[in-house]
Amino acid sequence: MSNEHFVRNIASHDEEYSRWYTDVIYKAQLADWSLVHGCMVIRPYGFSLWENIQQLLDKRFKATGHQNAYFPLLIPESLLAKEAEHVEGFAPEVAWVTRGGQDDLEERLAIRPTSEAIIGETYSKWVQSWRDLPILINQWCNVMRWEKVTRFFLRTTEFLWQEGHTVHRTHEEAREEVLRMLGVYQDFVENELAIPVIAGQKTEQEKFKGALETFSIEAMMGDGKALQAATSHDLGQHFSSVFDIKFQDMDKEMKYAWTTSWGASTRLIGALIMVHGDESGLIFPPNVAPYQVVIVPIWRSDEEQAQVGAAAQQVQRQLGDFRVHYDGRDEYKPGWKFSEWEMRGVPLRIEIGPRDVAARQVTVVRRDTREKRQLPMDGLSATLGDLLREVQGDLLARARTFLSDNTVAASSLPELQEAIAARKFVWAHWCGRTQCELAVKEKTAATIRNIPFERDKAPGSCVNCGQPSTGPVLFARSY
RNA sequence: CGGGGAAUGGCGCAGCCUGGCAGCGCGCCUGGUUUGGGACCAGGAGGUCGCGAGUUCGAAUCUCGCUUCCCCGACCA
Repeated sequence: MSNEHFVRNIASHDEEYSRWYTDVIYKAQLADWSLVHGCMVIRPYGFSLWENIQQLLDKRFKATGHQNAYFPLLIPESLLAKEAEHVEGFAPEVAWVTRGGQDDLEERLAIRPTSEAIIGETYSKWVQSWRDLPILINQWCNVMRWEKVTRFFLRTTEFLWQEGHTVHRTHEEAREEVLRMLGVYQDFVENELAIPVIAGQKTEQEKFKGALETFSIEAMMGDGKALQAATSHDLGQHFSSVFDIKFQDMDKEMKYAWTTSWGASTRLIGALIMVHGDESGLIFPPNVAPYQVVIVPIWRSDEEQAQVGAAAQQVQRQLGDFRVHYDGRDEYKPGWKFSEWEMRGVPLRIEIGPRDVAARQVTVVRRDTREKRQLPMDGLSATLGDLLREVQGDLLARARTFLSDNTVAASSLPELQEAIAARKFVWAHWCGRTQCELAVKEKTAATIRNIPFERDKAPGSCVNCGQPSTGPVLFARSY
């Protein structure tokens, strides 16, 4: 019973991870490429993941006091160019609109690569008094970055995301917001996507262009590479001074406001695929799975088909609280359907056949463990709810084990090199200088993913130069 | 942007070296038998061989140019 037999046309997860990733996305009908380079079509099954992600994240944003709004796609060049470091960071990947209808435009319009500029300019009109603060706004939208090398969900020319943009009276309040939202992301990614992350601060080299400080949560993919799952930026007063967001404070003084931004993208779908998938295809955590349960009926005669169909309908009605798909296709045998839905990552499969109907039970199979059990039809909703929660928890636990099994410490450059070559996350001391960070990158292809909040505070010596370090940081190769 | 590979029906590929009727498997359509881990029989549809030049009586095949995709590295959510 080899896996090649069941999952045709998909490269091996363990031997050809990159191809596996591309193959499984096509085969599971998550996405497709379009005629424009790097522009991805997200198919219904894939978009359903995004809708679930949106819904769960949005709930958290609202619960922390944010409102949604929408800002324009096009940004005048002069506006984008106002913040020097910011525009320099994005310049190579901005797409421009130069014509409208028959006429050349007087000023080029950038298709937003991110919205700090257009939103900052807008906020300057809204803020006069400390009483106008804070502003807590999020937008769900598309952005465009002209990428040379593209991969499904991980790096596409156009992608979907949310970007929160807030304005505060004090730096303390802004910093609280930045860390609060990083915490929101961590909670969401761990508890809904079942992906463990490491939260920390980005180095000067890796931070968002134009930010005072950038924070991230980093996840480990199935091949040991890191993926930044979300970021949160303390923009200081850079953008407020550039875009003139100022207010009269309680002490009658005019002051520049403190702004933040934070975002997560469709890249999270790439993480879902890579973290949980296995040799047989996708595995989705129940909380975001497009279908949480698929029902496969089994019959021989027309009589059995009628019986089984009626029972399946009953079961489906009972499971109204879940995302349930009934696969009544007559042109495929059950075995085909089993393999297909496993490949497409549905967490639980219910088989209903004549034997089940007779015993007033169903056969339930977990995607992650393939464990098969018979459950009574009575009270199935509650039982399945428990089982889905169990699967959700087990996926997170499994990913945590994988993360810790593939995380090591290195005390010298050769050790670091060896560990990175073995596709590990590596704790190593760093003196804090960009030149050493870049030297390590050159020698190992690894970057500092972040300086984790939770780390040894024990002093040591920099893995590159030997100078004193205040604690180890996290090195890894990354997507 | 470097280095390598590829482009032939929806998908996976053979054919190319040595120019001569465009093929195979899967999928798809029709009919029938099947259905508890990827069923089978019969019949059928579907192609500007990535694009553009050139060589030739004749090009999927040879030559030149271009484009796109995939993999591995440098830059990014």
